[in-house]
Amino acid sequence: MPRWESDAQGRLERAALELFETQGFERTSVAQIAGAAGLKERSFYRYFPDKREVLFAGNELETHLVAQFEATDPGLTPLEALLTALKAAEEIFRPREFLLRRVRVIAANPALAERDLIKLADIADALARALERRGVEPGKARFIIDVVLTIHRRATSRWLTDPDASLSRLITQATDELREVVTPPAPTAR
Amino acid sequence: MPRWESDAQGRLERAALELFETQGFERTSVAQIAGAAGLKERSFYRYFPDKREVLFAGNELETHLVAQFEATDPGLTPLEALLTALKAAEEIFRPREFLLRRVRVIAANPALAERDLIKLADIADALARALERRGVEPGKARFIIDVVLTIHRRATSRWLTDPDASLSRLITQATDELREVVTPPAPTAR
DNA sequence: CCTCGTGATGACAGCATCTGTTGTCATCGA
DNA sequence: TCGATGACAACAGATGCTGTCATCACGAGG
Repeated sequence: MPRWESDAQGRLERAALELFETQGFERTSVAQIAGAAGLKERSFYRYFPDKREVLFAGNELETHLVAQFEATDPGLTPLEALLTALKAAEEIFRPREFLLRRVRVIAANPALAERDLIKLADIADALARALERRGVEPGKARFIIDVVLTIHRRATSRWLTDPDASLSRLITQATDELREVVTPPAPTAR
Repeated sequence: MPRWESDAQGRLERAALELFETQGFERTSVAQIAGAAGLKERSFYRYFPDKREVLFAGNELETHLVAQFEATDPGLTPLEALLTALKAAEEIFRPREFLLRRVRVIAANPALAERDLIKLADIADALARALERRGVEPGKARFIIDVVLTIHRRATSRWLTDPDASLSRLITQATDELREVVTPPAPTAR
């Protein structure tokens, strides 16, 4: 019989999400989160470096994306390879219900939105480094990553409001749309 | 003779940049910044809502970009209009020397990098709203903004290392590059 | 010349975040 | 059985940020 309940980190994460939902991020103290998880404030900081990270712990998405990318055919265009990796990452998204709650809480709190942006930037950096490992020049790598993230955002934004569409299909659709936006208007067309 | 030196805000900003450069963001306290500017800690918070904002005060860039955009020919493609606005904003960049110091300090401190990202996101939101005012559907507006920011980042990144190139020229160059990246490889190739 | 409002600042008190350090007590392995 | 380790509590302290009230110069109006 263990001396302490197991999965302290998981309890902290669930308690935090719950509290942030009901009373807001700013109005819930770390001591309160810890208390709800049966721990003391000091223990919270053993699992998370700061209060926000309780919603951002884990690198699964980043490592998964990089791994998927490295597994693609090196003969592909960087853009093609990255889009393939993105499509293959659809399943990583944890229980949709949990994900939506999390997104709402983050969107409602500027401090959390800030952290969210930097996490995305970290993923972008990791992917850019992966591109460089395939011989793409650094500046260009970052550029291609930005293109991919633009496509990805367009696709997931649609996916959030229309869960039935497959992410893979939405990605190719967004790619076509990008091509269209960037193509100089044909003088005759429309 | 005024009771207080003038431009308290400017003194705080300069003192903060100086201190962040020499001893880092985390290791300089608000009281220290205020002291260096001849004020007390409490006065610092009368000018800036928090410690980071001392490097981000002011919306000139955002308002300038939106204004430039609204001034463009409504007959233009959204993308064309935005790129035009971007090119017209080159002059807004304050003394290059100051700008570079600021960029370095921000890049060296995760907390400041976070704030920087959210400021960019704010500009993106403002531009997206401006696009919507021209009748672009919200999701598409955000998409186009992302495209423009991708181009802009590619251009300014080159501009930082090669100050002599005109930003305007770099922007059209990046646009061409984007078109190239997105264009599907000719079916005959490979 | 006096008074009174206004605006900028100081002084103080207080809560919350985050960190360093030390003590306690099960559990595990030799 | 005993020492090491891991998981947590307890405590102290620096710093970020906020609310509130006092202070003092300045300028407008009487």
